[in-house]
Amino acid sequence: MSQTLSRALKILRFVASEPRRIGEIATFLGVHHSTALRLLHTLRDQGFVFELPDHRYRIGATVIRVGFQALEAIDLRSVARPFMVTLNEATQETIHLGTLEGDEVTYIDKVEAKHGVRMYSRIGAVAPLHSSGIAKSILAFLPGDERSRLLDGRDLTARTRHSITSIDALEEELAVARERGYAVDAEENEPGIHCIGAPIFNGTGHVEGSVSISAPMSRIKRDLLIGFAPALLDATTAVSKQLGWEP
Amino acid sequence: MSQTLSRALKILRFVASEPRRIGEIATFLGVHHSTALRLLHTLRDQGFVFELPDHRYRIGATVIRVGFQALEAIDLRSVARPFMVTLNEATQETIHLGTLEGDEVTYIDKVEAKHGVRMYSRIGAVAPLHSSGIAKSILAFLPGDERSRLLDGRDLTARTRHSITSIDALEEELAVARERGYAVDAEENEPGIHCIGAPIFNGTGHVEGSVSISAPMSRIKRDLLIGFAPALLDATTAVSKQLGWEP
DNA sequence: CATTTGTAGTGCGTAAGATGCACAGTCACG
DNA sequence: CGTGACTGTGCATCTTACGCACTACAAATG
Repeated sequence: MSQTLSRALKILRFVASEPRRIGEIATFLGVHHSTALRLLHTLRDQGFVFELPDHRYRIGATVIRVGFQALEAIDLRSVARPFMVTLNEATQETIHLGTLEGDEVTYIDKVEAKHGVRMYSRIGAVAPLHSSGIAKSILAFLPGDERSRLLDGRDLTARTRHSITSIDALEEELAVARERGYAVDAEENEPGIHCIGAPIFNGTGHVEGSVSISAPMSRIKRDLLIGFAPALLDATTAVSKQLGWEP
Repeated sequence: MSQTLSRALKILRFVASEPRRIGEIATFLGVHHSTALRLLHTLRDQGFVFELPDHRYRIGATVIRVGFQALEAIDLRSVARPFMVTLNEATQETIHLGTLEGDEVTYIDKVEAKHGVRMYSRIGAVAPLHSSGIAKSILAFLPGDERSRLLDGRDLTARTRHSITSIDALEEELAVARERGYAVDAEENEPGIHCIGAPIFNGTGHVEGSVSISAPMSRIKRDLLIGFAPALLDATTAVSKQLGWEP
């Protein structure tokens, strides 16, 4: 492992949320300011950070570009996009696309609701495996051994008072999801927000990602949300077929 | 400058376009494969690259997340401001920044001309969609369906005797603007005032806003105004790149 | 099946490169 | 003007990143 590189990567994450000064970054890393300065200058010279006129540093254009480039290289995203837009128009709610990357489910696309209440989500962010509809719908359809490996020893944090916090209860919930063909997040991830998610399969029948419909309970009751399930399944089935899946 | 960090950043740019193997990356960097391996493992452990099952590496979720996080924190105004100031100094004319908000283009920043004649504009004011250079340069580069939706049924008020008042004529004008890369307002919005405007794009290639140069015809003839177009395009390209856009 | 090939991964010694220090330069403020 | 805060530079030193040699593994081949 490279200590120098680790430090630089920590800088990138630190300046992502807001521009930072050299001294602040040096303190954050626990290094001398001249060390922080050299790392920042290297990052700046390759466009990974941008130095503002007041000597604060923010994320640079290269990170943004590299991130977009990588997103565009994800085939699932371009295949799913039109179906997500259709689903968004049919429901007027926020549609997410997620994919399993390593041990985490990551949001890789989103079509926003037409209404004012915004979902707490961000492209690139990790969706909690045990409490979000988008992640549960992937988890439910993974091969059993892979799912067990992911869940083994995992701490199921209670994100809300509705969250599932035991492996046994989660496995039961996932079995129900498999029967239904989609997973439900009943305020398990975020208070006042519920969600349904369904899996996308590829040509080998392996789960490749999932699409979800999220809505505030204040606007969409559970019955109405569940009423969107056929449309959701139509969309995910259509995407799956594009990926070579056969029912 | 940090050589180790430089190498790692080059890796990120190299794997952005497509997943790569360790050997390929080592060759690209001109280092031993164990050096490339160590850098990749550090990048992987912080989520900056993701190792595929076949040992190829692609960009990881952390880059995407950091990029989007930063993009949300980036204020178009603050990114564009320095370039607008430069353009104002080069032209001595009024520079505007506009952005599409809902169905209207709004002025969100301005750098005033050095001369006495002031432009009729105010930050926060709506720029007429069909007659101002700043709005037309956004309209021209919107996706076709979005532009059609905006124009559908819209009453094209004649603000001056030069104003375009039919949808067909406007669509033709916008097609020309797309060919050129910038839009022209030839006294369509205000008598005696002309203007050129060019779009700003974000990392998805979507138009995010526009910058315009406005001047009184009494001071700047049309030829001279058009002569500023390369400088305008330089400015908008620079802003676009900051937002992750790639030509 | 055994062998070969290609590649990822490991541990070591050492020298190259990263580090902190001391100082200089710049800017803003009283 | 002096002072303090901060960015930036050059140097000696020491720590860490490097390439090497080897191992382990998977896939291809005969």
